[in-house]
Amino acid sequence: MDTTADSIFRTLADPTRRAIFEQLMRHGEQNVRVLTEYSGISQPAVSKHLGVLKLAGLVRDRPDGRQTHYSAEPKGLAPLIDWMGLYGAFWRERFDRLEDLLNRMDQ
Amino acid sequence: MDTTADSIFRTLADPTRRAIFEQLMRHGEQNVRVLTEYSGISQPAVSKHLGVLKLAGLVRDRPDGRQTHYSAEPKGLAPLIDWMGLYGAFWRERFDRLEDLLNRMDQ
DNA sequence: CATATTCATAACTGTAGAGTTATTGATCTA
DNA sequence: TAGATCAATAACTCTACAGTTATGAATATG
Repeated sequence: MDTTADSIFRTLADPTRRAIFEQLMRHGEQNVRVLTEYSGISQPAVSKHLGVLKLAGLVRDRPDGRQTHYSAEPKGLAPLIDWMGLYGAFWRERFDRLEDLLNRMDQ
Repeated sequence: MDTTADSIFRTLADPTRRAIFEQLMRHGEQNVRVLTEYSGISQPAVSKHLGVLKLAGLVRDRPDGRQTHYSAEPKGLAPLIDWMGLYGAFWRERFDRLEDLLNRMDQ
């Protein structure tokens, strides 16, 4: 499973795939047939998208007889948060320095 | 300018483009020649990436004679934060901190 | 003025990947 | 058991786009 920021970005860059992820986020576990009905694309296309999402750690699957139920994995977004957090720290540091400078000038 | 979540995701999905953005984040304003030297790709390719980043609101340009200086636009990440924020309390706390920081950096 | 530098645009190529249909394996049901 | 349903895979097509080289427009420098 590839859960790097790169994988997350590439996976969520596709609007159809993002829509599937959002659907699972909002409405909980769904099987492939239901997801296909809502997506407006073919079942194999949906299955492929689900495979990519799973590889990126954004969904989990639960096989049950001839059906496969998929659900969102919110924690899968963590690498995205971390990536932004890197720059969060950077901004924080810069801001603190600027603030420090301004405080000195006030005196 | 297209600053939807879709545009941000598509723009940052490319690793070269993300590297350019990170470079600008870490080292501040840079002109095209310098960015080209570090990127390992041709100058026209870099210019094209910068055009895409600019369209997505992630960088700003400052023409100066025959040079064009580019700098990162941290606020451009806001749509990404908004998109993740849709999914509620799970990440709320971390989002709020990031968002607050972004707002402060914007002045 | 002549030459060099810097960046953007045009035109093109090659490839990744999103979609399709066809098919298979597996499981449910009448 | 026979037929129907469900999901995954294979094989294919088509398009978007990341890269290239060539060139032009603008500005700097000698």
